[in-house]
Amino acid sequence: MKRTHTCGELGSDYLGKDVCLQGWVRFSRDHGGILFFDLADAHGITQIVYDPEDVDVGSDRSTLEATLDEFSRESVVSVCGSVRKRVPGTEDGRNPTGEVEVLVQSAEVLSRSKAPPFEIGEQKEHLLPAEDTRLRYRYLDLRRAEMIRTLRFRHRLISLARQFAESKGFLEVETPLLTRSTPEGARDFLVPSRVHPGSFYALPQSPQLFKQMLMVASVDRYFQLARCFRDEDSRADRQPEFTQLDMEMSFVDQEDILETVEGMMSHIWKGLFDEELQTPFPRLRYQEAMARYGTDSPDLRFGLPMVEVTEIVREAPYDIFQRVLSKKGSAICGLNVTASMGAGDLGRNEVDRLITWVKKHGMGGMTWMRMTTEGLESNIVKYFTSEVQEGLVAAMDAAPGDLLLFLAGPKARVLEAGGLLREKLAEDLGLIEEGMHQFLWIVDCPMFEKDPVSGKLTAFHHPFVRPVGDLDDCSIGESYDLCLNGVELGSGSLRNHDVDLQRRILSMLGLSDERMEADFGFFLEALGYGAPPHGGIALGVDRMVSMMLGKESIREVIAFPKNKRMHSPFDGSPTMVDDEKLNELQIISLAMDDIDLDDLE
RNA sequence: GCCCCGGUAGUGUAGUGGCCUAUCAUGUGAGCCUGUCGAGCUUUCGACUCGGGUUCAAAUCCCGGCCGGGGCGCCA
Repeated sequence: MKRTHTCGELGSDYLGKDVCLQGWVRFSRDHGGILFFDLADAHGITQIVYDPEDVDVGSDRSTLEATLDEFSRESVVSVCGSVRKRVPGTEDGRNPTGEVEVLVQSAEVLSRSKAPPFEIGEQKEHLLPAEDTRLRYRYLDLRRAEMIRTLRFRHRLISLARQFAESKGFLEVETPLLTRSTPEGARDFLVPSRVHPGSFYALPQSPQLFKQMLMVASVDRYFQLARCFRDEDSRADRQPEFTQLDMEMSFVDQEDILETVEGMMSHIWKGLFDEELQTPFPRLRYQEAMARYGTDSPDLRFGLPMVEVTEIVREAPYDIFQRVLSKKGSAICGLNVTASMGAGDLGRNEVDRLITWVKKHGMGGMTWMRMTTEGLESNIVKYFTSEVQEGLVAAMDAAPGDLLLFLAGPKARVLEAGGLLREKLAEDLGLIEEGMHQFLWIVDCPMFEKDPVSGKLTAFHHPFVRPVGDLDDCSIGESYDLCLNGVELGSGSLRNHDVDLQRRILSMLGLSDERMEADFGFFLEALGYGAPPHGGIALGVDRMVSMMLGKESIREVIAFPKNKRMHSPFDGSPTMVDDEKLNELQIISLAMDDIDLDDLE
């Protein structure tokens, strides 16, 4: 018998119908005579009942009972019978199919299951098995409704993105996975070439150069759900292979690209949450983000910006500030925890705890004052003239009941610690509204970063970003990062379509002409054959999905992720391979036990 | 490469030097039970990550390895 319905679709409309369901035996309840089974598939759970007094199976009764006796947990079974209303008072309101049950008339075991290593019901998060157990038996873990829901959510996000791209005339183009290894960037995953012994392909860290060449090729709107590979250590939000929603457009300016991305996000939000996103998203210049929030991806679901007050307090005879300010590059920044945020709940003990906390984050301590109707109060306000106090109150917009916190030290350290303190306060005071999503563009990022030790310039984003204005006195690129709730979802930029400008940038990054030719010759050559002005962006799909679903790690939204050590508990990869395979590739592994390095000379 | 946290039946846990022949729950096998729904009841099975050390005595303390997680570095 073929199945006629899924386990999620039967309801009162189907009363009296003969149906056949197939799925997994989730739970069974044997009352001695009457038997209940929860039959589950990816669509839901339907109660199957065997009632010896009600069922009309004639002489097949003992056969049917023998079959039902084989219905062990997670076995795959087929049952046919009629849909009937449950006995009044026994309906299950939590289950969409809870009004009805299927009175079984015939049954078959399609596939037996061993006792599963963990339970597959909808347990609470803290009752889940350890993650490596879940990953080893991922096919069982994925049977859980929560995981099916996640897979479906991700699928819908991707199809909405495709739908939107299609409607805007984007062409989905696949770019190679076997590509050229280039310098800079992350460590490559290398793939040895059998035909060219000693040569290697690299798996793409992103399709950056290919999509730019598609622009040269006149494909003026490209997108791809691109698998990317980076051989760097994992984090909760980083996997060695991940998926980017990659886009590139020609004949556009920055505004066009941001608008397109905002449109796509709105389409996705509408489709998944039935929620209108407010566009355009707020924008913040990189420098301003660093100055006010101490990070390049601030969480704007709450306020609490930092205010630099260095100049206001410079002359105040407060010993701690004076000591800090005597050193060059120092700064004093304040945070105003307002009364409405709950400053009143931060008593002396809580403030002391915060001081201990900031000390762990590189600060010598923290100065604080309270604003009252009488003005500022603290055991140290006596060191500040009324003029300075007024300056602080004005700069920090302090009102009675507010608590002012000050960090002093080397500017970069103050901003970093202040940014972390800001996030800690938001969490402690519950400033983040549940379910809120706050997008933000960070624009005008620097072109270059200087290594503090070697003094060497490196590209802030990548070497293909177009500078704003003239390169020589320009430190800013025409680039943008999309942030959601304080997490970077992706970044993009306008690119250099002028080959000479591109060469100058590569050379500023320390590439000799020879090196440039060797590593990027093919790319520079392409730019020389009529490259249109173009730009684009790449968004992290795994991060987007995990943030939208409030997951702790992107592993939760990837069907078969690697663990922290880049090992796959499911298939056991990576593995050693036979010598035969290595020989064919003319590779000798130094990790092999029987290799004597001296023999290799 | 570094720092932090963890590892006890299949699964989730309790146990911080002797009361451990290791707790509880769930699961597994067996049995009972005619309206349950992560059914209930009885019963069975089943574990201290590995190697050293300290101690009269180690699941418990110390060192190292392995494994897992979080982070720093790294991730243009």
